Amino acid sequence: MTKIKALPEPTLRRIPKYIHLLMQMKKQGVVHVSSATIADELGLDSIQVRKDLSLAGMVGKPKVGFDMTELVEGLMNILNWGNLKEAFLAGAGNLGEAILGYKKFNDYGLNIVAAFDNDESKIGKKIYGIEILPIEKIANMIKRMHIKIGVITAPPEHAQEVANLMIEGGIWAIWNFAPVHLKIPEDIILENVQLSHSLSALTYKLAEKIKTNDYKIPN
Amino acid sequence: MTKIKALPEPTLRRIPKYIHLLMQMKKQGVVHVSSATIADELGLDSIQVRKDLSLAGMVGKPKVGFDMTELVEGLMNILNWGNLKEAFLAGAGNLGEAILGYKKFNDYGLNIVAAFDNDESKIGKKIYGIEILPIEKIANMIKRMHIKIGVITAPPEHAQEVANLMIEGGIWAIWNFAPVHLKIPEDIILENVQLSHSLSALTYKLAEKIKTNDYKIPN
DNA sequence: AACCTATCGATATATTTTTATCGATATAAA
DNA sequence: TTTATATCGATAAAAATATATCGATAGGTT
Repeated sequence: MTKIKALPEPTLRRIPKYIHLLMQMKKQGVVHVSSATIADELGLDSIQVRKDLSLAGMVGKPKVGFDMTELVEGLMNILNWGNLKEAFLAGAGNLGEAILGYKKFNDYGLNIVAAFDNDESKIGKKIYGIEILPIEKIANMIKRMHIKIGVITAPPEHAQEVANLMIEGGIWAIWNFAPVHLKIPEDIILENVQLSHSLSALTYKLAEKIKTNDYKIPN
Repeated sequence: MTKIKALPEPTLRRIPKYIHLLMQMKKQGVVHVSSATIADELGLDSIQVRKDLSLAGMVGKPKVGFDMTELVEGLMNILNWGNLKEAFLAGAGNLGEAILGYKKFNDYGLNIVAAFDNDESKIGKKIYGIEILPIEKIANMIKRMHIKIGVITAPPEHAQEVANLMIEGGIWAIWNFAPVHLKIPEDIILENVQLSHSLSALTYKLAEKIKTNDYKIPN
């Protein structure tokens, strides 16, 4: 395998889009695909697609495009999908439950094997077959089970605390859904999902749009 | 008010972080804040913070920094928080329910007033006080009620269909949680929340890290 | 009052990311 | 076989974003 240097962040964020599209096309029996087709489908530029794929170490053939199977597998490989990693989730509220229920994450390498909460009434119960344990145990269990990924769906006021416990246990990566800025050591991987941030971008753009269209309010 | 041109996307995505931090500091009684402090707290560069704030039209004073109240209000204003917009949600599954339950979105200008689903058994029920209606009605109701924001939490195989209905009704902005690439007219605002993409970034980085640390697996 | 210093904000530079250009090549058609 | 063309991939240019530099100024200190 050719050595690939770390992918630029924007490229990294486009790769899952490619994979999704390609899996879909593959299911429909397509065996070759050109950068132009991918670009078209995703509303991107074909040059950019080619660049991304090239950065990812994929090679195509002139006049033919890329081999579908090779491409899907190559990209999935890069993202390390298919290499299932066990994870713990902390915070069995609404959002936590939604995530536990979303089995699709298995396809992306995430296998949540236990959930933790501080609410007595929840402990011992099972959600989608996953047992809820007292939060005090999380550090020890991370250590014992060599868990690498922690998912934080706790309320904001407890998120830092939970992160600290995970770090204490020796976690390697945190997928954080709490709307706070976690302070964690540099060498720990942190991915934030801040729904409110995404929503902000939307409301900002909507406000802009309303401003420019305001001379004529559509009725 | 000074005229502000459209903010760069990266700046736009940092503004909510500023707001969160600032609201927290304000609660603790802080009345002035410097770009350096903000940068420190969020792990950013003070120059970048100053640049962002300047783009947002905020002005500070040498030796003092920025007035906390002015700053928070100014930024919130830009994102149009506090100006509540009514929205419809389509897809009352796990994730939809989690979002309906997360009342905090009100703080960010989103007020979900009705949910829609195609599951007979759900229709007529209420989740967190929000009624679930048959999906067939969504286009008409968007039209009648002048709804501007649609939230899609439907399963991927129905997402495009749902988007089409929303567009038919005259929606202005779509907040999409379904893991598909929606094809919509250019003038409609689209914000995607692709949890799997965020997860991909995490697993990629984790794989990188494991690769580099592999010579000595920590035990 | 004169000086010192934290901090801003303007301008300049560097880096990253996107987009453009174009020669090379695999396949199909003439 | 020769020619035509779709498509790649390398290189170059442009645009966007982040970082650095530095003079100006508010407010405290001597």
